Amino acid sequence: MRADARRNYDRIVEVAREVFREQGYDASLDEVAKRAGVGPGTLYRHFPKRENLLDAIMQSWVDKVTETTDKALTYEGSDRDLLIHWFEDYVGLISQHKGGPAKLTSAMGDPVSPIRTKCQVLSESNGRVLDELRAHGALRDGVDVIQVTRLVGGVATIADNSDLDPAAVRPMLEVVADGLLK
Amino acid sequence: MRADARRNYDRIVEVAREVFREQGYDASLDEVAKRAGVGPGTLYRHFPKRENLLDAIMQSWVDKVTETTDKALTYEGSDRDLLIHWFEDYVGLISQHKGGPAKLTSAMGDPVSPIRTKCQVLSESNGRVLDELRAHGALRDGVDVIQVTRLVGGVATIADNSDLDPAAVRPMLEVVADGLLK
DNA sequence: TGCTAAACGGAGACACTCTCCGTATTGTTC
DNA sequence: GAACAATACGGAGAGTGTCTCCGTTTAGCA
Repeated sequence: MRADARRNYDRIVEVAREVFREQGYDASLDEVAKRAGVGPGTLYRHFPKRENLLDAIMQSWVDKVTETTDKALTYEGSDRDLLIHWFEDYVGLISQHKGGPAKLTSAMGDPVSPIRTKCQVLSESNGRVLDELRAHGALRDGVDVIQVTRLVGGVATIADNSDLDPAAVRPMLEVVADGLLK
Repeated sequence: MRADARRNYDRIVEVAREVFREQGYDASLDEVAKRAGVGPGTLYRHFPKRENLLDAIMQSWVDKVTETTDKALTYEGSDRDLLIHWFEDYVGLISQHKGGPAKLTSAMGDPVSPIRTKCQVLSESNGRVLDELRAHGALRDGVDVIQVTRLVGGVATIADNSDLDPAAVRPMLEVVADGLLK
């Protein structure tokens, strides 16, 4: 990749992160291009679909996801609290910008989605937490990672859509946790 | 309302139901107007916001909702099965067209939403089922109707987004049910 | 320094939402 | 049944966003 291309690529991602945080996932891409000081052509060459840009933006917080998971696993307390805390962290992670939870969660099963890798990181993280609980013998039989990822993603999606604050989300996560634990 | 206005109103609703079912909630309204044989001005005069049109479309299935609830309440079987069956019915009801679950569920808390009345019918129905279970002493303490409505709405939303079939949705509803029941 | 492949960026085609206002229709009154 | 408000119609067009095409510019190599 040529130096100027690299420069523009990075600049677009940087600006897009800012704009998406401000205006949500539906923000105008021409606006992003303008703020980044490039033409729309340049933006669309680098990121043919909106999701490609989203994927690039998310690259940076993948590290944060695994880090958060590590932290969650060291939690000292009941299995139930561990799970609920993790769910809260998870919801926070995928709710970085408006529309994120829906995009991320609905891409979860799609093998050709541009943000597939991100989904894998997320369900892997979920899987690690569930494995831990399974090792404790705390989990009901037949609990499946993707199912849980979707369920919690669903909670995050409606929390995002309705601008719910964490206090309103918690009871829902408790229900999910209770439904998963023995 | 003048006769010609009434005629156009009805025709628009009829066509919109068809178009929304075909193309989902995001279908072009100008397309609806064209198919209904009216100008966009006429459509927007009757339905200033997309949601007003959605609301009119839904008017017809409100009856169906209460009817389905009645049926659910006569269910002969365990409380768990009753609840799960009802959830399945509920998901079916709000998934009539693409994007419906998200719209309906996120309008749930909003007191000024044009589809508020529909949301009320839905949460009322949910409330009736929950009351029944509460009367059986089957429900955990602190279970709140709106919370449950959102939770199941979340499941419906991601099922809608990911085109999940009922078989994939069921386990999630089971988890929710188990989290709600004693 | 010159050359070529790579990249740029903006004009503009296309789609959708929504409004304004001149025109047409309804239904009421005499 | 003719005239006249009041009501409703509908399409032109402004505003906004997506995305492409292609003439121009630039990087990087020889």
